[in-house]
Amino acid sequence: MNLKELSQNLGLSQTTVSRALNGYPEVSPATRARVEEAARAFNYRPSNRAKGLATGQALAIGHVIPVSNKHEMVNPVFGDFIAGAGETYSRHGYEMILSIVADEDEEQVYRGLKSRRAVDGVIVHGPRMDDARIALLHDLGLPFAVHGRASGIELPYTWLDVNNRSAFARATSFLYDLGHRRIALINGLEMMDFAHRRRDGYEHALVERELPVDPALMRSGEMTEVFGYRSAGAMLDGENPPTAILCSSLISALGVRRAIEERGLRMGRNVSVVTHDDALSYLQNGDDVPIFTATRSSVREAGRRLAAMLLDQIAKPHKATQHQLLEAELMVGQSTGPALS
Amino acid sequence: MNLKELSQNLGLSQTTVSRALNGYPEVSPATRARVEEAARAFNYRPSNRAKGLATGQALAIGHVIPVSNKHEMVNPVFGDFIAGAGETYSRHGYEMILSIVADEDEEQVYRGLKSRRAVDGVIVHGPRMDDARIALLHDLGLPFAVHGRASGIELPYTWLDVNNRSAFARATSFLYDLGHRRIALINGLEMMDFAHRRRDGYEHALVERELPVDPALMRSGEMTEVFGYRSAGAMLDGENPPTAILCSSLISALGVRRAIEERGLRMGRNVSVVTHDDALSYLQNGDDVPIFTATRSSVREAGRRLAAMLLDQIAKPHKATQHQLLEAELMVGQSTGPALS
DNA sequence: AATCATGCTCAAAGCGCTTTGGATGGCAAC
DNA sequence: GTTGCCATCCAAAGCGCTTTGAGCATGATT
Repeated sequence: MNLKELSQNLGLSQTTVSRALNGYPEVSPATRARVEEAARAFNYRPSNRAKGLATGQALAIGHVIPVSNKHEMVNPVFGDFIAGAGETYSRHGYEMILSIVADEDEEQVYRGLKSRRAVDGVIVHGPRMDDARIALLHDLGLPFAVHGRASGIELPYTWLDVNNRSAFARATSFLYDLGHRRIALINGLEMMDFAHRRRDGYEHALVERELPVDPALMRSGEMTEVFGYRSAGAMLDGENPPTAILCSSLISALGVRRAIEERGLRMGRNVSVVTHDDALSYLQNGDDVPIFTATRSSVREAGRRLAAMLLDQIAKPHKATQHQLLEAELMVGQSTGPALS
Repeated sequence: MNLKELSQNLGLSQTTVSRALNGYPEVSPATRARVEEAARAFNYRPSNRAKGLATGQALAIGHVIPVSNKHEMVNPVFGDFIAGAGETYSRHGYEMILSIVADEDEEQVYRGLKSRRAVDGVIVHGPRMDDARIALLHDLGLPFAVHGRASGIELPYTWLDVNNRSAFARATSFLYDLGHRRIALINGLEMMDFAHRRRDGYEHALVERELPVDPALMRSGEMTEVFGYRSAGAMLDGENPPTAILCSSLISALGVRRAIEERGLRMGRNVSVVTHDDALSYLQNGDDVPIFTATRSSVREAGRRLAAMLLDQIAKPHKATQHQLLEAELMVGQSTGPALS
């Protein structure tokens, strides 16, 4: 069923039917009701494609997911973020189109999205330090919003980020206050902006308390379980091991716990652990009492909000860029305790 | 830059340019080269929308992701599956469009996808027992392929599945052969077809070895870490606890391990664990030596293949439906050992 | 020299929608 | 009885592409 058929069926012109359906005023209430009724009866829905051609809009938002080509790793955070964004899109009649792409092909994908007029805007995932994508999108004139920020970029752009710096500074201070003096950091890849900021917060808190910044207590890598396990294991086996570990992801934290317990130590007693927790739906940090003390911020909520910000920007192109900085909650769980003396 | 401008630029008609770009034979090699060169220079890409209108194709595949509305849980498997499917799509010039949808709205989403002519086909995720979606898509005449199968459905349809039944039967036998006689099953929601099949394999193996099927040793629920933890904890605390546990997901298995170790027991010694492992990129089961003995099958590879099957079916509508049954590998890790007598 | 393929190119229609710029008719006001 | 003004409705153009059905050289064949 298309517009033509529907309008013939009703004995009206396509114009009138289109207007009735799109809420234009120059249609009598009676006619509008009749049209709406018929549309429902025939299960008519305008073709997105044709509508887009006619209006110049795509009614779609692109998400370009970079896949680290080294480990083919898809950021586990991504599923929940997408779920949040999807809620916003479907409420606004937008489609979400996804491109999974190896790092090195990203630029081509953005250009393609633009020149094929496939989307009205894009969400940038996993911004890196000095991320080149921002300037690229700027130049292309493709509206975009960034999940995170990119240090070193001067251009204005719309973003939503967790206050990683303050979260990790607070976590470090929290451990300090419990008496810990050797606090390790198991971080994400430091080319990623969020990892950089977390490290920054961590170091800042150490320096503020006149603790040394010890490279032997810092690791960075892709945040898998195994990475957490290995990093923690190596540090615990080293001379002068840490009494507390700050970890950038709940998944790595599971590996950290494995390393701790494998050594006959108890997490929360011999070694304290604080982790960041993205509140992923399938990986809850315990229920009533959290397993891990954690800096917590829902990535799903982030998806909802950032999508809304992007749609808003598309609707009002001349509005200034928007920013949201979410503070993570510091939730105390069973994985931390006073430093043993 | 659009076709019209490009062809004017070249002093050719739109027809010729279009044909040159789409590889039709009736264009001289010289002209074709010239056209291709210009297209590259101007970074011209045909508008998907217009192309779709003209050809009647959408050049897009829909993925409808059901989100259990109870727990807002997004299946963690989904990210890797999508990544695999995305590889196939981008190789074939298809777009992937994603709809995140609460269970009860699913039917409307499929109908909408069809009537808006937004996609050429869809992938069905997470089939349930007697899944109504299959009949619906059949009736709608929308090509589709199922990741998994739906018991109780008679209609022919294209699917790709892991042989869950045989995998769990083998895992059960493996534990039996190690001397275990009380083997528990921590399974996914049994409305999900895969969970049903796994249970079937498990029970079948038990019966074959004349072991009782004990409901006290069987749990089913959404496969979170906490679910594994609680289920294992409850069973281990019960009278006559299991000596081995079969688990439906690596994430739940992490919870199982937590429950085991929290009780001062050692996994692989006091309690053996076998889990299914979807080979998720961010949750590798150890590296050289697997942490968990596992039935393993890459969900990313499944995504790649199923997408290819769907595209093939769209290209050849009259071909019979296709099926692929993947056998899981049984990989021995550190989590299993002989039953203590 | 007339005819016929062959190879290359083009104008125009059509895909399903929105939107512009009228047309039509009824009714109140003069 | 005009005029003017709403309130409704419509025909047709246009969005950017593909594709049908022809047209025009060119060189080969009779």
